[in-house]
Amino acid sequence: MRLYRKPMDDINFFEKVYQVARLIPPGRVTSYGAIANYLGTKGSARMVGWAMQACEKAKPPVPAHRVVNRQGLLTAKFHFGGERMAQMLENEGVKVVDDKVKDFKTVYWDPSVELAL
DNA sequence: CCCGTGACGACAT
DNA sequence: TATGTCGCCACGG
Repeated sequence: MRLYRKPMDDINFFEKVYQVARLIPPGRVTSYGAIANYLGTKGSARMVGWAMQACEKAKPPVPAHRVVNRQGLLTAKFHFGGERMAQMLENEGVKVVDDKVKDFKTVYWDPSVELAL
């Protein structure tokens, strides 16, 4: 009995995270915890981040640059390789100051609310 | 199978 | 407000 595909190669927590992340509208950002909460895995925000780590290899690509931490801090920029992330966000209308999202609560997009599950 | 690590979050001090 | 600690779950070694 061999596994035809690894768990991470198909629908799973990672994939769910990607789906939600791709629902984030331009000019908006969300937090790892929000996604985790939406997935029902509240408290496992780390898993969301972990998924994001591999999101780059996911297809279609995931707008991980729209996902920040609870403080609105661009924790992901460190992994994007520079200011590229902030640049993309500002390109969408999201102001970034000191690696943090300006008016975070304003541009904040909560899947549990916006998607009104 | 056990241990360490990690794009986080909430709480305690 | 800032810093420290614990919890959380998945994955690699």
